[in-house]
Amino acid sequence: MPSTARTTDGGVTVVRGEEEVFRRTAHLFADATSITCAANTLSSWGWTNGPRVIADGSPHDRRVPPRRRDARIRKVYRSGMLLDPSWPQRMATVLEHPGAEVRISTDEVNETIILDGRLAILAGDQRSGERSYSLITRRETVHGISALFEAAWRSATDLDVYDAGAAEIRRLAPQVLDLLGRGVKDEAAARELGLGVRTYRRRVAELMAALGADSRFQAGVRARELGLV
Amino acid sequence: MPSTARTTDGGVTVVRGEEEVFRRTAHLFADATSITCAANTLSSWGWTNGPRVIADGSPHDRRVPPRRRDARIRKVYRSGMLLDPSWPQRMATVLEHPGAEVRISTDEVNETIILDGRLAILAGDQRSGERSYSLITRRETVHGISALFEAAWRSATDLDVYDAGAAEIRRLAPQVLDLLGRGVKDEAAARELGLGVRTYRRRVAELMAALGADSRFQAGVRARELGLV
DNA sequence: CCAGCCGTGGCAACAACCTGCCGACGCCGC
DNA sequence: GCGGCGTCGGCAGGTTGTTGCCACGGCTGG
Repeated sequence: MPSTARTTDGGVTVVRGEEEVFRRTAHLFADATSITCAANTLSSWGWTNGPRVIADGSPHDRRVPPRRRDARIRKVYRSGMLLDPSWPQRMATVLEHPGAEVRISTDEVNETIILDGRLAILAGDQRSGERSYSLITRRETVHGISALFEAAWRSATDLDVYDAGAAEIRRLAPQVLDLLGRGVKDEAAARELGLGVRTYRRRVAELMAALGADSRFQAGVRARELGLV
Repeated sequence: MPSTARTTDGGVTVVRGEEEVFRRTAHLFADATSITCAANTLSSWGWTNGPRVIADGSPHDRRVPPRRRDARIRKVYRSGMLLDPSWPQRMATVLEHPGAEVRISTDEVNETIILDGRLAILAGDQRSGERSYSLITRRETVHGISALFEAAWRSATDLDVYDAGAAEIRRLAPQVLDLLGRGVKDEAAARELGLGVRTYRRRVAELMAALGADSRFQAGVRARELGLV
């Protein structure tokens, strides 16, 4: 068995590493008329959004797969991602495409790509370095996954709407996260930022909302997951 | 320039990826009489503690470098690591060596290895996948690093001492972390575990102590760093 | 059996955190 | 200017988290 393909049966192929996913599916992106995509972190599906940044000298340079200009592209991102400093740049790349729609979800989304309702790619867990991915072509399964995606899509809010309210928090997020991460008490943290305690807490609350967290502990976990601390 | 070595000047070599560190230094472990090591996570310096577990089929199998049996081995670990389920197994491997001493630090420690006071290996940040490492041979620098390590060593507590108090919390840690990570309130969490609220909070406090965290947010970050959630 | 030890969990006091409310201030657009 | 709008931050009242204290019960070695 080659080391890249792990399992194949009933229209489901499990592979390890996103490079392998890229190799196997890049050609399908070319004439897909509908691409839907859900991601929890900025680095997910990196190769779908432009040339991947690789340490110099690496032989793994890849480019975004070609796409029909009339393709309908829909993406759902987890809200916390807006807090990442490189988010605006990323969005610029995504929105280059004419028909791209982006929505933001407060809940966690399973990392997914669906092409034309015919192929679904599900990200699995990360073991021994490389993440596993399921490539699914079985029609019934793909339909089921599409339905789940549609539900997530409906419950997510449009980027423009969401973005409007999140400008201020984004400016302060790095500092607030730093202070929280250092275990600084609200009192001191507010002073350090030259804010009132009330406002500082407001910022923290907004942050938690953006991270979809119910408690500060959870916020810590999420922030770390997203690499914000 | 080969893609592995990044910088070389004044007795400092910066390389990327622990495999490269292994290749360059494995022979030095063989006749070192003093090995000191500080680690923040269980996966750090994985190759120094036995064959690395790699996905089947990978060509990267490596073995622990041979060592003199009379070598003095000292290791400092961050306390949170004891919470990892695979900690006991890992310790077994480490303690196989006759003169191994292990201490636990509450504070964060910079990941470091020092061989015989002649070579220091410092882990750097993680960029584009592979972590960077500095291999330092310049005598003055290594001495300075040794001094820092000695300070950390003195302030750390012996494993046996530390371990004695941490038996109970280790049993519950996974469940408590899960509850905290789900944002469950203490009240409900205690009920779910069949504990009094007071005791649950005690567990959380112990957990935070083990993680060296001052706030729950910080604990969340640390827990995530250590891959406990 | 008893004394000592330890984990438990209720109570309480306090610190920290969360939020609704509202007045103050600055910034427009009219 | 002036009314609307939005942000700020104090205050208050509530919830949640943190800790010391102590009584209770189980266990153990004498």
